[in-house]
Amino acid sequence: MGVTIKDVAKLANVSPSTVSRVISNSPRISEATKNAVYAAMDTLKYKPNAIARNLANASTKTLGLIIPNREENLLKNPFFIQAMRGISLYSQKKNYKIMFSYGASPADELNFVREFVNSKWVDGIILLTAYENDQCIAYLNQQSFPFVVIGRPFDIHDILWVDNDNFQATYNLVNHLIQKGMHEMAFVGGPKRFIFSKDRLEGFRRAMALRNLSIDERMVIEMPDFSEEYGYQAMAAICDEHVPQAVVTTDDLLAFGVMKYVREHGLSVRVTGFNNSPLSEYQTPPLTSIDIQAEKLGYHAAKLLIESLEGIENPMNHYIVDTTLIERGSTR
Amino acid sequence: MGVTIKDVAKLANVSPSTVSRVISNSPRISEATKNAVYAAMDTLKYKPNAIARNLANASTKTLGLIIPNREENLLKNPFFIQAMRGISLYSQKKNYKIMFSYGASPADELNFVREFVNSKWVDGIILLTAYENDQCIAYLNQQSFPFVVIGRPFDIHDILWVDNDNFQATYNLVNHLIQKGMHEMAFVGGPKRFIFSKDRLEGFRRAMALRNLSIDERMVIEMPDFSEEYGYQAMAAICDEHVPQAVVTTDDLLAFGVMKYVREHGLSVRVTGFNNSPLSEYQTPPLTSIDIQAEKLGYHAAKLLIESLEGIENPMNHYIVDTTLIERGSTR
DNA sequence: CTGAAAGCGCTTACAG
DNA sequence: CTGAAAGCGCTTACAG
Repeated sequence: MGVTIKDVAKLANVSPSTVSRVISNSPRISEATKNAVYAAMDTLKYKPNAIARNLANASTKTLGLIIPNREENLLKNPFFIQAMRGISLYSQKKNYKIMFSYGASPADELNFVREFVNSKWVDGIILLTAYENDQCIAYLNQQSFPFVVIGRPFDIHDILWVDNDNFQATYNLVNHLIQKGMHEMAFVGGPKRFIFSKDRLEGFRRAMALRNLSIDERMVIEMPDFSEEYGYQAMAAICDEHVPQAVVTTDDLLAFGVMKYVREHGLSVRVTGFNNSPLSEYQTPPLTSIDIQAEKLGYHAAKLLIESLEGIENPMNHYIVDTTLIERGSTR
Repeated sequence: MGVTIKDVAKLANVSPSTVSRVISNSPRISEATKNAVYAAMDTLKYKPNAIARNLANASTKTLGLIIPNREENLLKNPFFIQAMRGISLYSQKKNYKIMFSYGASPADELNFVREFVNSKWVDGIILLTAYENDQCIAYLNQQSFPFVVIGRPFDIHDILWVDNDNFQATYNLVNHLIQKGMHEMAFVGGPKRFIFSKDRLEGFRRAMALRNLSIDERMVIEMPDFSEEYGYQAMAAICDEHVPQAVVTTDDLLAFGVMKYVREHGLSVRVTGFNNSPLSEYQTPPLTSIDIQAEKLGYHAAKLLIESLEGIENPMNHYIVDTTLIERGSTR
């Protein structure tokens, strides 16, 4: 049905090998035959069969993407879609394709990774999250399969990753709040299984410590997931203890819950979020948040991985993307 | 490097053909040899090479997904990510993979479609949007390449599609508003290049007409894109004329702009949106919106396409997904 | 029920 | 600079 390299060869009066070389732009082909082949390809409307090339090359120029499927967060947090766009932008530029799977659970994610690797479907894999004791990372390492992680993994030995400096971002934010006169601060964090959770908490602690501000440990709360509900609960627990001047959260959804509590109880507490989700500017008052530039994270993840696949030397096995503090509604 | 069907054959003392038949679960293989082959596969940890299968089968069990890349909307409107999840859920169930490309423009989208088709990378294509005079649809039709469209296309002759009943959804909404005592209503719609824009406007017109309510044509506004800014502008134009009792919009972002105008001018106007984006419940007051169940749209799109690829007879070449009116903040 | 052989559409040492 | 041949790892009529 389709026209193949043979048809082109026949029409151009050359061998299939030559056509193949023209396609891959081999240098040692005369202009004359090149043009003859191009002409033949044109008249026959020849399109290379990617699958056959994949097999012969033992490479698919395709990356596999594992998207963790956490209901709520996926929709309200633009992180994933932004990261995907960044990944896609760089990949398309380099003529790589993207294949994705949604993992319903970490176990599921591991299965998809396995399948990607075993079936030879992809040349490399991009993980959108790094867990503590990450099974996917362990597996990929063990198989020495090329991959990159968005989010600094626990053991960074010899693996590719991109991330923000979560420690620094929180550290700077807290300093900024201190400058504004806050000194009694609470902290509402996310699940410990994410490394960025630890980093953000550490940034909070360090900034407080350096200014000699004491932290009431009962006002440092780590919730098992990112949701408004948990934010609300955390704030209730905190205020049970004492109403702080400010609450630093590690996710906008948590912040929304905290703010809800604040509004409902007519308190005056400064709240900050993380991720700068589109929702944050619609809060009352609009929420101050940290923009992590997810698209850049994705872009550089793809870049790191593809460069490594193409054998481009890279002195760095990681890339740090800047964060920006987006201040809003600071009318106090 | 990898272990192939030949290695398994040797170990199991059968021919490669037999191993292949075991893999594809051919019925005419004795239990004995089946087990021998399975055992061999186990000890060798054999995994079929998907690429080689693809070539031999002339099928990849992969679907191509074209994601229109409209900045703003992609992030604030959960439609795409929800639809993708639905598509992914069904595909994974049927062991199909998904490959995606972001199109920066309709021209770009057409290029990706072309590439998907020509390179033989995918067995079928899912389009996430239908334009008027859609180039992608025209091309796919002309190539008789299998595809499905989310959003009823202009010419539905013989093509697969899923959609909501946009006419009905708006019709019912307007009726509902009429019941609540509204009779002076304005309409703020989106770009005419989308078919659903027309359907929604038509629903509005029909409902008004059936109740014998007149429409002031100066209060029916169609904007060139979905954004708050445009919503705001539209409402300014409308109120220049006359302040209506209610404004029906065809997208939450438009509604946000309308509401902003309403708030800023201290008006009392009822506003409704479309898509039930996560943002809508955070508006002041919370926005009434129509939930289009994007995940279901995606799920059924994948279902329709895969069933057709697998030759499963389907009496319907389309599927209509219900909408739900989500009423919020109707404290008036 | 099973095997030998040809084929899917490319690529690439090897030889000239 | 170009061609003949073998190979990538499967599948599948054909024959038995």
